[in-house]
Amino acid sequence: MPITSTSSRRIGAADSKTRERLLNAAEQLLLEEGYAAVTSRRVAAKAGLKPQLVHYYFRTMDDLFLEVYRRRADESLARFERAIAADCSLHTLWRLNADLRGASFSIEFVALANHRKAIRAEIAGYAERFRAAQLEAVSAALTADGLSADQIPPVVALVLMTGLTQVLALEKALGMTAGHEATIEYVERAIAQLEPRRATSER
Amino acid sequence: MPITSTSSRRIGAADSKTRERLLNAAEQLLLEEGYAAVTSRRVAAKAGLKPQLVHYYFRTMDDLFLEVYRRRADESLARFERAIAADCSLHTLWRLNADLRGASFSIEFVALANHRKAIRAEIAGYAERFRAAQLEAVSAALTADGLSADQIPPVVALVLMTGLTQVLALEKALGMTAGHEATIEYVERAIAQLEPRRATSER
DNA sequence: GTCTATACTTCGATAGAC
DNA sequence: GTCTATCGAAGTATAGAC
Repeated sequence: MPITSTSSRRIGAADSKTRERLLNAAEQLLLEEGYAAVTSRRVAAKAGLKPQLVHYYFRTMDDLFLEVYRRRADESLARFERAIAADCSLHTLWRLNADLRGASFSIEFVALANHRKAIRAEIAGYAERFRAAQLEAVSAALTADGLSADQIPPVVALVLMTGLTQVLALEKALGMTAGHEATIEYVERAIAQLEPRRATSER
Repeated sequence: MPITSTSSRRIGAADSKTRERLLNAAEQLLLEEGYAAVTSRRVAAKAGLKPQLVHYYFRTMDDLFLEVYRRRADESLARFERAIAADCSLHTLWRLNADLRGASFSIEFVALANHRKAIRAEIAGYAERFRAAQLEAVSAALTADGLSADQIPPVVALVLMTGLTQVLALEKALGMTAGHEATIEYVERAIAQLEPRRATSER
């Protein structure tokens, strides 16, 4: 369902192997060099294909960006649901959030979203679904840990945790790590105190 | 002091009025449309000047970006020092951090820094100076409020606050505000409890 | 269904004119 | 000291050949 079908140009099949190669190349380029480096020519070069193929499989560059984003978002949402279904605890939530993979991915997309309407809508939509799913998990975990919502509202705990993991990722990308160790230890100790049933060893 | 002076091309005076117009246009463009929109041609058009003037006053586009960044960073560092000198408290720190002006500015520059070495170094440098200055202020404020560093280490409080204000700004830029009100109220209430000497009314 | 030839726009940067 | 004429490279996108 194309939003604007002003043109009747033909588009390649969604299950094409070539298309997937282009998506992979675009994602890699995005992570390595930022969204400004994701151009039709460079994506094609990375995939070992001709530049025009990008526009055969994706009507516009924004379409390409959206597909790259959706793949990752769907996957990480699924991973979250799986992990929480297996063990709904603050510890699991923290572990999932503190995972820095995909942090620079987010940075790039938020920056992109800042000035491309179609992309902003897509990201905001996913972010809201993600927040809702996480809020449910935090609420359940806090209740299980014997904390009433009066002491710390679940949504507050969630926003704080989200902010923390975000700033850690962002600063690490900049090469800044002052205070990170201390903060991570502090949070993990706090969680371990609330949930003594498991050690917080991995990171 | 040019880092690479491979060329002997002449550069315009630093106090030129034209140069300032270009800087203003670049900053405006950056905020409105993101760093990818900051091209020599568009900057010049916004300033009502010829595109070549950008390269007369700035050797490369990165030089232009750096100047735009420095102006803002210097100003906000100075504003911080002034405010803290007048009143060194958690309340003042929170008020300064929660100010969302300049949030999208930061987003763009972090994204830029993610893949331009010269810019990353500059931003990381400022960020570290800023963190050091803030850490000093948090330590002093916590001590004044009668909190020992064992209860919550100043650096932990600082990183948490930085993360929180960052996520609030980022999500607001995306048009997402779920949980923001509740979290802001929670933090302001906590600070007011620690520092009853003043109300936390403004935002 | 898959890919290529090609149009046309915009980019950063420099050498040289005033 | 200030600005302009101009270059070569890179950008998105489309129409049409296989």
